[in-house]
Amino acid sequence: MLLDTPRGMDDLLPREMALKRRIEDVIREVFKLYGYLEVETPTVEYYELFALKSGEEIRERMFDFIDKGGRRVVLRPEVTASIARLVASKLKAMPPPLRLGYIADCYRYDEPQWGRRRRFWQGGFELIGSKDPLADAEILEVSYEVFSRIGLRDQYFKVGHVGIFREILKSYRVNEKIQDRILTLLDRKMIVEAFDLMRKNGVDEDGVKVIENLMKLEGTDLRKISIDASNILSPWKEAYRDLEDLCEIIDLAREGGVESKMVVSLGLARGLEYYTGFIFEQSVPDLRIALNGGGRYDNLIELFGGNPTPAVGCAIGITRIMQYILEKKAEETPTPSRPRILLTGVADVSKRYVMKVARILRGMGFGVEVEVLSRKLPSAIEYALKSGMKFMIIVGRREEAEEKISIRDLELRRQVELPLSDEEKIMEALTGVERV
RNA sequence: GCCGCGGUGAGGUAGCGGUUAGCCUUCCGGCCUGUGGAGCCGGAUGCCUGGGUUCGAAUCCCAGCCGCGGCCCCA
Repeated sequence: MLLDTPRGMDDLLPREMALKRRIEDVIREVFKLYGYLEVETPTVEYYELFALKSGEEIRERMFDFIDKGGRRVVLRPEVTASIARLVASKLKAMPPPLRLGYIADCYRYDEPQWGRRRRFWQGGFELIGSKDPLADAEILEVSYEVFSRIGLRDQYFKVGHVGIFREILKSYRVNEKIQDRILTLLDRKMIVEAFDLMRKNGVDEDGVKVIENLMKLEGTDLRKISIDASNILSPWKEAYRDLEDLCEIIDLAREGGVESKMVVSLGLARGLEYYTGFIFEQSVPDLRIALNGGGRYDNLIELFGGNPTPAVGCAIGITRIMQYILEKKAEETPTPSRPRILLTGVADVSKRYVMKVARILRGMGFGVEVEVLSRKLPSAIEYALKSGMKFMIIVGRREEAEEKISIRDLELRRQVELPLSDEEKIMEALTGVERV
C-alpha cells in the first residue's frame, strides 16, 4: 500500500520520462509550426464545467469530490471544456481565429487496461472561430505532422461527419438528445437498436434505408464513396452539403501533405457528445484503439455563455502513444540524457579542488557528474563504463599541486593531462560531448 | 461498475501441502590504497495483504489490493 501508486496512476521512470518529453517536444514544435499558442488550465475544475455537456456515463467516470469549502470539483477528464471556458471568458477579446494548444494530465475513474489509465496526458490543438473546411483540414494536418515526427509512419485516419446523419434525423424532427443516442448506438455497432429507436421517433423506412446504406459506405476510395453517397443523399440537401464539406476537408488535407491512409466512414461516431460536424480518429494498424481523436464542436462555446463560435480540434493521447512505443517499438525508445563525463578525485585530493574543477567544466557547458561515493579508481572506472560515460576527469594530489586535470577518454583509452586554465585544449580533449 | 486470468528478492523465473524456497540478471563488499567492462570469492533483498482450512500453507479456501485481458466507455 505504502509503496503502491493509486490504481491506474503511474510513476514515470527516467526512460518513460525521456519518451514523454520527446513526444511533448514534437507537439510543441508543431504548435510553433502552425501558430498554436500554448495555454495551461487547472487540473481541478468545477464539476459543472464537465457535467454540462456529458451524460450520466461520463459523470460517473470522473474523479469527483467536495473540497474543504464545500465546492464540488473534479479532476479534469479532458481539456476541451476548459478551452471553451477560456474562450467564452478571458479570451473573449482576442481577435479570431484563436489557435490554442495544451499538454495536460487528465483523469478518469475507469478500470485500467491496455491504453487506459486513470491518469494520462493529452496534447491538444484547438482552432477556434472558423467554420471553413481549411480549419478542419489543418487539424488533420497537425495530427499527421505530430505522428510523422514521432516516427509512427504507418499511421492512418478514420474520418466521418456526424452532420450527415444529424441532418437526416433532423428532417424527421428527431431532437438532439435522441440524435445523440442514435449516433452512440451506431458507433457501438448496435444497428438494430439504433434503427428501432429511429422508427420510434418518426423516421420512416426511407430514412432508415438511407442511413443503413450510408453505413455500408466505408473505405479509402473517396471518389467512389462520395458518388455513391451523393446518389443516396440527393433528397437531403443539408446532409448532402455536409458530405461535400467532408470531401473538401479530405481534399484540402491531402493537398496540405497528409499522405497517410484515410478511411472514410460515414457511420463513424464518437463518444463525446459535443461534436457537430467533421470527426476523425487516428491510429496505427496493430491497435484497436485510437491514439488521437477530434472533430468539430460548433456549439460548445456558446453553451458556456460565449458568443456563438465554431471550433475544431483534437486531443492526442500521449500516454497511449508512449505505451505503444514502449511495448511495440522498444528499439525507438530514447534513453534519458545524462552527462558523459565523470569527475573523480583520487587519494587525498582536496574536496575543494574537485568542486573547483567541476565548476569550471560546467562553466564551459559540459555536463559533469561528480563521484561522491569515494570509490577507488578502478571501481570508479568500472562504474563510469557501466554508466555510459565517455570521459573521466581524474584529479589527485599531483593534478591539484599543478592546477591541472587528467582527462581520460574511455573509448580510446587515452589520457592527457592539461592545465585547468587551458580551456581551448580542454574543449579539444572533450570533443564528442554535447554541451548544455 | 461488471466478468475472466494472474501476483515468488530490484528485474526475469522454478517450486504448486512438509524444500535450508532454487536459478539467471542486478546490487554491495573483498582480491585491487592512482587506471578498464573481466575473473574468482563472499554477501544482501522475496512467497501481494488480511483472514480461514490443516499437525504443517508460497502451495488449498474466502475477501481485499495490484496487474493483465474482456464488457462498457474512451485518448
